[in-house]
Amino acid sequence: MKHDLNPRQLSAVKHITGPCLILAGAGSGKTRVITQKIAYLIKECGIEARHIAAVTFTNKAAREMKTRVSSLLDKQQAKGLRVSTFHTLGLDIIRRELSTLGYQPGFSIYDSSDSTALIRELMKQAFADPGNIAEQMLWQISRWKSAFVQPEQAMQQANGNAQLTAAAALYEKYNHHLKTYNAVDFDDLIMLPVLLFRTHPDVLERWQNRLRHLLVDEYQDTNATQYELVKQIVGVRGNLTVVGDDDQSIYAWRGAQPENLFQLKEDFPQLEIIKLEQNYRSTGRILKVANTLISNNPHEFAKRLWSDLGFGDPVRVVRTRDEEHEAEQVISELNHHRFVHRGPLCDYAILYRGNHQSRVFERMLREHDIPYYLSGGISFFAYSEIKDIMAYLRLLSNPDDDNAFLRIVNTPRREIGPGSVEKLANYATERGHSLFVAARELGLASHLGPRAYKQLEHFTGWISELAHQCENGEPIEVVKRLISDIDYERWLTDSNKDESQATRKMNNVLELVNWLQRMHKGSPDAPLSDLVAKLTLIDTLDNGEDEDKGNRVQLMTLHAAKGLEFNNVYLVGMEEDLLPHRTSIEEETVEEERRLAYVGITRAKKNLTMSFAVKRKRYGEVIDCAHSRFIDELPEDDLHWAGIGVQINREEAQERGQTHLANLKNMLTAGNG
DNA sequence: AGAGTGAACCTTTTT
DNA sequence: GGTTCACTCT
Repeated sequence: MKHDLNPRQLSAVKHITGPCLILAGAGSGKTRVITQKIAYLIKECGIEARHIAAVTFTNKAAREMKTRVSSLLDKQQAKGLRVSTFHTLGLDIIRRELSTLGYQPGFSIYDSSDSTALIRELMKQAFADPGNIAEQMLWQISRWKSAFVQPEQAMQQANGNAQLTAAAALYEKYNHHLKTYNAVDFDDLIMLPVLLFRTHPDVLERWQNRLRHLLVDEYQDTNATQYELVKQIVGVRGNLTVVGDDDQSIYAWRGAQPENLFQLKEDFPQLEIIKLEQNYRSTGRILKVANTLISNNPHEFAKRLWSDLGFGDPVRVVRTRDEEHEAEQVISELNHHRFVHRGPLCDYAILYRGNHQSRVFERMLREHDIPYYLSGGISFFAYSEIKDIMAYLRLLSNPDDDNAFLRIVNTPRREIGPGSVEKLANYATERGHSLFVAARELGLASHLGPRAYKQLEHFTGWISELAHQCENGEPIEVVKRLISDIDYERWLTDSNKDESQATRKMNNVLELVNWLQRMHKGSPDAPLSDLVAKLTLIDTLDNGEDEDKGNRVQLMTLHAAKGLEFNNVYLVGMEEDLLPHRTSIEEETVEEERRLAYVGITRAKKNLTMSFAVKRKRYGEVIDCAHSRFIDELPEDDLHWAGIGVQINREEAQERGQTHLANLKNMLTAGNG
């Protein structure tokens, strides 16, 4: 078998029975190991592809892995192979075991904005003003779900704490409502299968038999519930391959437990541990800088990355006046570099901590006519026009989805105002029916004005008709008819002042239809609800085939950059309160921020530039900034300072910031007294 | 019912 | 600085 594997990688590939932990440093070829191992299992060990599952965290990673595996196998061999995200795996389990779980076909998946809307609704009933607490509540519930804590346990754990008790009560209520809406949220996609497997050993056995070899990528990102699912599926057979790097754990904030890496030792005593320490990506200098930084964090296993790609150039550190100047410097540096080296634009990446930081760079790039590609930011599915259409599609396959109903019952306007909707809701709760079902009942007529009743009747009749049409095939035709029936294009032009805005929105809608069409071609027998469910799990609609995507500067957050590599990396906004983010400093989770910086540094193959600003606008006010403590942790000899002024140390700048703060405080106390 | 105006909040990172 | 939410006026 043809391979370009070093001895350690090879032993990881050939370890096929029993549990195996691969500690893979940045750039050590972990994806290569996983893909080669899948190919090895199929080609050399004669294991059927349908018994193998590889699980990743992002769609992007899954996509990438799929293409790389399929280049190693022919179509027949790869048939039935599962490469998916955790959430898609969970979705498939739920879909196959629907009746055991007590859900109806066509169930809805709620994304976080749907869930927030539901929470807000539920809180309105109990409290007066939900404000922005709804999101915090949802966050807490999500933490519980990812720690596999059920509502009753949450209530116990709250132990009288008012805030937590309220959240736990809400958790219970929220779950209950999701169930009656025939809906699940993101966390349920993992949690429900675990619950199911606990209570139904026969079902679990079926799945264990189906998924005999499990490979998990980015294992340090798993939460407790996901680990539970892994353990259940692997069972006594124990054919588990796990790849991870504790230094790249950057998702603890949403419940990931990097300890899961070390927990494996306890849970699987026969665990084979293989370390991959040769880096095939970066220059020696970049690795040295990265290693030095991360050595400030405590480590369970010592790991030393090395590379034989030459020592390379120093890391540049650029000091700038403000965020505007920073963008200017970075772009002109980039331009200059490109002029000298003549590389493609996609070799350049600008990485930052928070999405909002992209703004200045976007503007500057546009001014210089440099094409860029922004990944992340607002998801396609957050657009109101997409949410509208998705709500229609959800209601079409799941009449119990009250949230979808509420969103679109009067969008576009049907003269069914809040008053009528509230009366309908009261009636529905009384009868224990969903809004849609209640709206179809004759008894409702006496509770509502004749006009509103007639409109509702018309609306539900029309939806039912479309749903019926959907069942006898051609879901795409139904979607198209739906959009033209509601004359959505007209609604967009009426409700948007700006003509171009309206056409842009309509184009988004058409894009959505295109996607549905493509998915429908891929699996012609899947009902519309399946297509909608899959769509909900996709973050963005940009397909890999975008024409000039290959030649644009890449802009993304550090989180989004994980797993990628670029010849030239600009790590911008290297400032206290920004790269160790302020809340992380307050919550004493700076170690995770350090790993974030580490991830950023190790994305670079040849060239790394860090930049920071001395002043920066925040909430419209200019504030002093100190450069990141992480810069001080780097080996001085490998840094090349540039930019304005002489080099000043961090303490000095910080002192300035503190006197500023003290002045403010004085002003406040003076004002009070 | 819907549009238009102010106030308050905010910015971590995502399936 | 920008967005979202609630209130008020037409």
